[in-house]
Amino acid sequence: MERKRWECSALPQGWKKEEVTRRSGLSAGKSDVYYYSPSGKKFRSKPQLARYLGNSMDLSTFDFRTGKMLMSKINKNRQRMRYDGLNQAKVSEELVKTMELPKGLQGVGPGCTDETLLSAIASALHTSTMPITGQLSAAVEKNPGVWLNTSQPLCKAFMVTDEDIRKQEELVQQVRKKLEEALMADMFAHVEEISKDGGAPLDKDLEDDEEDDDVRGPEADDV
DNA sequence: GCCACCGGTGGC
DNA sequence: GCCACCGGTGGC
Repeated sequence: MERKRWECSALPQGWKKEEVTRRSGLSAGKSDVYYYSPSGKKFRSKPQLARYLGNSMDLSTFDFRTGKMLMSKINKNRQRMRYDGLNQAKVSEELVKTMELPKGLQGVGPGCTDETLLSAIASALHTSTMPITGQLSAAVEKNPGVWLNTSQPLCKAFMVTDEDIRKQEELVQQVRKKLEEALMADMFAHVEEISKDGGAPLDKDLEDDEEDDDVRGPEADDV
């Protein structure tokens, strides 16, 4: 029990964890944990690791000492989750707002709004690998209890037109842009966090890092 | 000059 | 009181 180094499964391929037991002094018997990047750079704390990995990996549940993702840490993430939740809510809210359902898509049954129709279809997409065709029987309108096809959402049978497809492509472009904006906002929030709890922005670890300072997000023409 | 190693302490 | 994090330095 002195100096062990092995692959760390919680980190990307090639990352190694090392545990070194102190042999002398007041802290003899205690151990230090280090990580080595695939390129061999040594890391001795979680903040240092997080700075290096940036947004490429979520370390919020990562336990530096054990080298594992801890389930118990998930709740500690409320601040971060709430923030992400805000952005997600913002994006999906806008998505629903601009979500104009194709004319050919109509609900079945009483009190069927666009919103319930949308969630019925979304649900069907997630619970079945079958194509979504809607309720093929016209009789379902008259007597839903008898003629309902339970594997299909509560909407009339429909066709997808070229126009529908074109509109959908356009929508995807728009939503991608919204998502990009949300991710950028998140990134800036992170940069702020780092400069807040990291003290002086130019501390030793930053100087040591040989990374280039490319912190640009996705390019405009990537989206 | 580097870095392995232990000390010191702030935050919990 | 513990321990994660990082400072500092002795040995090379």
